[in-house]
Amino acid sequence: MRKTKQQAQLTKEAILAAALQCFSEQGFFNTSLDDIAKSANVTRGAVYWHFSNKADIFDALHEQLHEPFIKIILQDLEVESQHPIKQLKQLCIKLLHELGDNPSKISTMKLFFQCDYSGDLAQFKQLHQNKKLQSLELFEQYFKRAQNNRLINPDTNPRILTLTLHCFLKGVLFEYLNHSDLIDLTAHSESLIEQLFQGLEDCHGTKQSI
Amino acid sequence: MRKTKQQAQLTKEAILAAALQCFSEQGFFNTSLDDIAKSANVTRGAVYWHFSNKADIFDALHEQLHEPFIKIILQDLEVESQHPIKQLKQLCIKLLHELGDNPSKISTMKLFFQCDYSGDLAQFKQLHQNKKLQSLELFEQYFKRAQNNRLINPDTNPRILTLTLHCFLKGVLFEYLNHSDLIDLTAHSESLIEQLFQGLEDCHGTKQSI
DNA sequence: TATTATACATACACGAATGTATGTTGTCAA
DNA sequence: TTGACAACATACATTCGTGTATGTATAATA
Repeated sequence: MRKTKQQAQLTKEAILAAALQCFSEQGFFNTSLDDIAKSANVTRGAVYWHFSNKADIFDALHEQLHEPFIKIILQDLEVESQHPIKQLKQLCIKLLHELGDNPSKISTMKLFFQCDYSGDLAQFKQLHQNKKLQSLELFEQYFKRAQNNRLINPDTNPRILTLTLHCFLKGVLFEYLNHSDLIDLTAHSESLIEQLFQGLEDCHGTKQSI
Repeated sequence: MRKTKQQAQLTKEAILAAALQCFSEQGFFNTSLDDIAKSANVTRGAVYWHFSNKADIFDALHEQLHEPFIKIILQDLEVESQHPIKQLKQLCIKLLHELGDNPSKISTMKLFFQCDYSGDLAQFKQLHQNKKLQSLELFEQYFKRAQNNRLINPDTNPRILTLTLHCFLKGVLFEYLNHSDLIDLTAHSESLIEQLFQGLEDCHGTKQSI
């Protein structure tokens, strides 16, 4: 019955995968730990060994989605391109492509897009929001570098540019996640990003938001 | 103990109001019928007298939000303006204003915007979607009338115009509901609608969506 | 005015889910 | 090779919410 360390890691991952599937199909609050356990071919004992409760699994799924994103961005930021905006554009395309090629990541995103952080999940609302802000700050680095290189108007607030990019990506993903017939990420992500960056690169801080 | 008919109607409305508040604060799946009952200063007995279960209350809230909207549109459609597009514009402004002035309707919309129709709510996913489509068809009437009056390009698909309007309104409401600091419905709804209809009225079917 | 059905409050039975306590077996380290 | 502990499975207690059954006072009705 006792498994080796690698086997134990596999069951942990199996539990996470099963939880993701259950949450996606039945929603977080309508899946019991027994549902997850059975779906992973283990018992609740295994689940409680690897996680402290259902909310903990939820948080682990969020970390599993967020961590590689941060890693990719941090790694990309290590090289200082002469054209940070173009570098960022390429990064966005890369990220969207990776999403399109990864159905489980799609499911995870959908889960966090629509979930209502209440009850057991309330404790993670601020934490996950902070993680989002953390990644936004990383994106902002590109615009700051661009401003240092005199590539964009010095009066433009880098944070506004970052928010623009973020809202756009959110809108694209929202449409994609809810009406996947409308948008094909692998096919359209490049043109969508190109279209947006067209505006960002031309930005001279003249446009007013409401 | 026995109440008059009007009093009974009042308690029913009190239960609905209490349910809305509970759902908004704790989420649908994290509020018990006892929560609702206590919040309405009644017992679960009263709740079960007026509604068959929690999901039924949820559906009643949806109907309570949807029905007056439909009524307003149907009533507006009774007069056949010479300029159906302008008529529609005025209607949209009116609807947005009414939303902005009605906090409980705002809460209800937020509830249905973010909810994840799983578990007990799965039965209403299609029904509520159908209700939405029903209102879309009413909106479409305006564009059809405009086309009959040769006010817009005959090649333009009225349904596309309707979808454009719908997506725009959805986007505005989504931003408003989630970041009410960004948009003030009573202050901005007119200019927002004006801006959109600028494009719709000029529409000659030349613009291509992705 | 007597009766009946209404509009609830109260009480009860039941299942489902959770968390924990304990049992079991195999692995690894010494 | 042999304890000791890791990686679970099993069993148990407890809570919570639901649905329903029953009680009850009073408004409507005849």
